[in-house]
Amino acid sequence: MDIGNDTGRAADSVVAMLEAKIVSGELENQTPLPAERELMEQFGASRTVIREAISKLSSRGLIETRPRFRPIVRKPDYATVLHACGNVVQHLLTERSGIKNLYDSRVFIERALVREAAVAARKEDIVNLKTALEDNRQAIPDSQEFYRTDVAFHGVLYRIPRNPIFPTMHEGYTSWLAPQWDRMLRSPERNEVNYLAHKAILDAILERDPVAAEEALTNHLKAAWEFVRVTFDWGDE
Amino acid sequence: MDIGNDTGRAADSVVAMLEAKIVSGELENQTPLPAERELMEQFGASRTVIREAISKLSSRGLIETRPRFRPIVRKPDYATVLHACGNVVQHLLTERSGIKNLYDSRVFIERALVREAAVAARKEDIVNLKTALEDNRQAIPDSQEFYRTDVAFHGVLYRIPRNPIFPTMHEGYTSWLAPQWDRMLRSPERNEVNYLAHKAILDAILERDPVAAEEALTNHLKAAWEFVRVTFDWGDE
DNA sequence: GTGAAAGTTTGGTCATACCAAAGGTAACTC
DNA sequence: GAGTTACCTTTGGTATGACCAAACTTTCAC
Repeated sequence: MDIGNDTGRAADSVVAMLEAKIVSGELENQTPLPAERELMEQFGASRTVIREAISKLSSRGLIETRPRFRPIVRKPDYATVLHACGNVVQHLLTERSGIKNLYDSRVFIERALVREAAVAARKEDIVNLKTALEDNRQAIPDSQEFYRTDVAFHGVLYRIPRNPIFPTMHEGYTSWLAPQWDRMLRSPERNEVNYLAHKAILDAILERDPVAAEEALTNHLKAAWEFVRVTFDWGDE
Repeated sequence: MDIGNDTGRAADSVVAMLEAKIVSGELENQTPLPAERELMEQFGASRTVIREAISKLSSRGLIETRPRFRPIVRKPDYATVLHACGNVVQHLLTERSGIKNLYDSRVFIERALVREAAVAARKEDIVNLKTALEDNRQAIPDSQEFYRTDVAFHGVLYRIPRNPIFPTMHEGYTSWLAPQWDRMLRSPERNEVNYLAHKAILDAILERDPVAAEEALTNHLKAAWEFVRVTFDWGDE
């Protein structure tokens, strides 16, 4: 098991081999990687190379590293993609335009989602939506809890297409789009407003009216953006 | 300029500092990074640490590294996010379900895009679509060229919302969803079919008929998928 | 001025060493 | 004997210093 070509990056070979062992399951998921000194023997490479490989795997989300602990193998999944993006996305969000773009894309996606829901939601989806809405209603007095149920309600919409990519996107939106807004700018009054918005969306879905659903969703998210914008005294959009 | 805390990762401090210098522009975009031995002096760290930092920055897409050359500074943009995702996404595409999910999400997005186009396309968008379609028509005999114009036509749709996130997604779809399918499975006959599908989409947009546009787009992409599926003799979807 | 040759810089890799924290073990307390 | 504590070993984080080959510069010949 030696390292074939040498175009100036032995670490990449190690990365590739470890990558293969991870996806193949030879290195079991959630299991700590062998010690560095053992890997260097295994691959016939210096510790320098091994460490670089580990660093790269970490950046790619294939292993989880804590400061002084053994890296933990993590088989790549959709959340891994999110994790990999996160590092970079944060830079784009330092400018207002970046936040706006991300938020707009969310509105765009969710508009399509509620439209989809209105025409294609199954019985179970409807049940989930109703449950989520009820949880939402009951949480109105508790802003902390309301935030959670708010996210959960939208989350149901993302699960309707039964494509794991959408819940992943949802997770991205909620984790990147300044959760601090939502958590901090809440009050029972605003919670009530948002609950009613959710109810309007669900009502339109129950009516199987995609146009109304999309409109209700759009109003909901636009209003939320407007509230944030005004509160933080940002200029025009 | 020493390294403050020490929770077991001096490299991260260096990463953070370099990161700051990159986003602030102190390290100009498209400019080579200082030599490693210079950086170690600048940050008072060993070469080990400097190299690890460079590796991390590379993984995050903030610098571009070629085997034996100085890393080139690259201010993070939307393409950088794509780049960061790409490494991981590829793992999800080894399974058929991953490909299917990605393709379905593309269909979902484009459905929403053509709908948007039908109701909100501006004059310039229409012009761009017409031009792209005409290019597409003229390229029918040349499959290589047809592929290019095909991608370009869809690309116009992604630019209509004027949100850079969408063109980025488009780039992701075209680069991840097996370009080899599109490039290899083409023939003037199929090109003709696809051209007509594009024309149907544009016609619906010109009619300002979102329902018809969405339907035309859906048929187009579903047919393309079906063709690939049958050609590669995959089982049911 | 142009291209080749010689010299210098610099990235990639290795070997070695040290430290401090994590992990494990044996002794020790109650 | 369960729970501590003291101690020893392993192992990740970092620093040095060295060497090579490829990239970069300068020199020099024509």
